[in-house]
Amino acid sequence: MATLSEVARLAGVTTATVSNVLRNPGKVRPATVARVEAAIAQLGYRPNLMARALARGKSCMVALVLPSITNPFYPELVRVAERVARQRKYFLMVCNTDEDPEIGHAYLNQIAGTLADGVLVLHMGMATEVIEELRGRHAPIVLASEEFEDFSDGLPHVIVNFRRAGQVAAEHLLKLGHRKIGVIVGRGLEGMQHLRLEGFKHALLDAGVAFDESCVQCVLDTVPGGYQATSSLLSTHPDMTAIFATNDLLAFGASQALADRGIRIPGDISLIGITDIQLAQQMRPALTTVALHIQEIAKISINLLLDLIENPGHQPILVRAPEPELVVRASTSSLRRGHLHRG
Amino acid sequence: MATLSEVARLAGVTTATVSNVLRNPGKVRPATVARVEAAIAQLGYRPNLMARALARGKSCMVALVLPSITNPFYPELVRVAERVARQRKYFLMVCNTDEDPEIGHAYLNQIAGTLADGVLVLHMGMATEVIEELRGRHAPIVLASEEFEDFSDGLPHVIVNFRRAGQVAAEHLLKLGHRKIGVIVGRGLEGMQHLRLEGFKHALLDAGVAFDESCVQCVLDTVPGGYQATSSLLSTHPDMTAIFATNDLLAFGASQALADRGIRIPGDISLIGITDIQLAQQMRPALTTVALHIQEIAKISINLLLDLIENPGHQPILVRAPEPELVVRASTSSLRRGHLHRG
DNA sequence: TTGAAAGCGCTAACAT
DNA sequence: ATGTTAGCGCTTTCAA
Repeated sequence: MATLSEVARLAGVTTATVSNVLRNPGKVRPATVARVEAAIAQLGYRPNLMARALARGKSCMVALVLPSITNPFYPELVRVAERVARQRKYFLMVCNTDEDPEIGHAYLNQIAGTLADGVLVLHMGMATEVIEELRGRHAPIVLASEEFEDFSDGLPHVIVNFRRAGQVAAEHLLKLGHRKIGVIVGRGLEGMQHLRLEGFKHALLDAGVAFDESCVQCVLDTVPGGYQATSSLLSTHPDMTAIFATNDLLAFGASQALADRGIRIPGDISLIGITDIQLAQQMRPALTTVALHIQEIAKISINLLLDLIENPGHQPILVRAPEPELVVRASTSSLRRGHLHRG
Repeated sequence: MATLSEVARLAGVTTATVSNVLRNPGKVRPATVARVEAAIAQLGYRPNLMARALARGKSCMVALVLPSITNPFYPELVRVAERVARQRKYFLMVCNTDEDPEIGHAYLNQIAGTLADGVLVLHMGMATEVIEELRGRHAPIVLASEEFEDFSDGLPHVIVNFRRAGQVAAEHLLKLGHRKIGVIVGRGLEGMQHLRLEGFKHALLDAGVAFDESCVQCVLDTVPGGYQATSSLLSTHPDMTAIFATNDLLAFGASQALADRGIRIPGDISLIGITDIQLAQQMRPALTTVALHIQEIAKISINLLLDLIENPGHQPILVRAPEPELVVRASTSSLRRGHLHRG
């Protein structure tokens, strides 16, 4: 692998000139530029990004730490974040923790400030001790999509109004006349999606509808999780007329469980999720859900991080993602009088 | 951010000793180790991975370049590859090209050998000129899951027998009695999945069944692609009794198109895919498919790459992934005499 | 067992 | 417009 000085020697100039040709071509005489470029081409030279990063004190690399790469929410977000990063001349390094706090911690510890200029942490349900440790680090860290609301003196943060999302879902079902609603709440290893549940409960209370805790199933935030939760709900609450899942992935699992029992959606049971991943519109029946606007979250988060990297000193900052929005599709319908239930 | 020399100063030793404490603690007197470790803790020192990489000529980072992060095949593969990489003390940097050859080329050019110790390139349908350019690079590059069979003097390569996968799918449908089969072939911007199609054709010819080119729809390798292709096939070939999709994602789209028209699977039309992504078993009816063994491909590919990095000089190497395997689920059934077709 | 010193490949003043 | 020089933070012989 050719180096800068080899190029310089071949072109009969010094490394400084070659470096200038690479980044400030205007400052170099055209004839010299040509000679240097010829040498670069001849040697197949490409700058060593490690050396450049060391010298400049900037790697132009940002890390994106997320809990589960196979949960489609994250790839959809990664795609947008990477595009924005690329446009702003940064590499995006995706770090999957597989829901393991140890791994997440290790990534943060090893990478932040030493390999990456900044880190975007998604939905990790970080423990407060970790937050404490992260503060005062040199490298900017942005948290996004966390399932809590206590932002006191924390890190820069992109806030998603999960509580509101749960509320919107509940209001939709209530409006359709549903009262007996099964609830499936997702959780990772670092905690459950309780804000969405609280928003849901809140809307019920507001409407004067009693909330039955026994209607809540808390399961891993996966398709099989949704499937199992639905099976349980069907046996314990055969009279429910709707299911609220805190995540589209769970709702997808629920729809399979219902399909396997010949229960029709929404004829027998209405189904609503949260997030609006691509799968939601691809399911049949297409899923009514509360959109979190994944692309917007991605753009806002990565831009905040890059802004902080390029213009430090303003931390911490809170930014709000767009409000969750109801997307009505085919999986919910109004509870008709005489709603017939399968035995 | 504390540096090595600050730690050394605080501990009253030189940087060499601190470095030794970090990587060869056996070579340092316990009392010194303790002093150094105290200094490290006190300063919150963490090694700068950029500097280390420069000094050692090794970044312990590998890049994984893939065409479409939102295609679930890749996240499933990434997850395993990252786990293996982590166990072998490497960071995995995921680079999504969004099917853009330019972006893929840029990644390879910028990263291989300058940031990453090696690159694993998935399914990019690389043009031969790119391959040529890549050969003779210092950094190892492994190609996996490419949709071609011409491996003459190329790069290290993990071979997936796509041709065989197509053949297995065809044999299954033929055995069930199907003769009029619609075919949906996926493509990215860099080419179509023609090996799978050829394997399929081959099996038909072997069985003495004529192959009708007009039954082939070539579309983007996405859920909507499968949906559209199916709609077309239904209008041009209303008498088909089965659909073969070269990818589970397309099959999923097909199943939605059929569902929207009230066409039952497999009662009216049987459906088979290739890959066996998680979605295949989660669909209803669950999808009969030809498993490519994603996890195995991931393990083999990343291990080959890391082996090459740690033990260079053996390139090129060809490794075969496990043979594709039929997974029978609920989306295919035998063509009964008097198979009734919707009008 | 520890220290001294050179160097990884590049950048960025500063000097010419 | 180009050259000189001093690092960036770490590793690694080689000496002591």
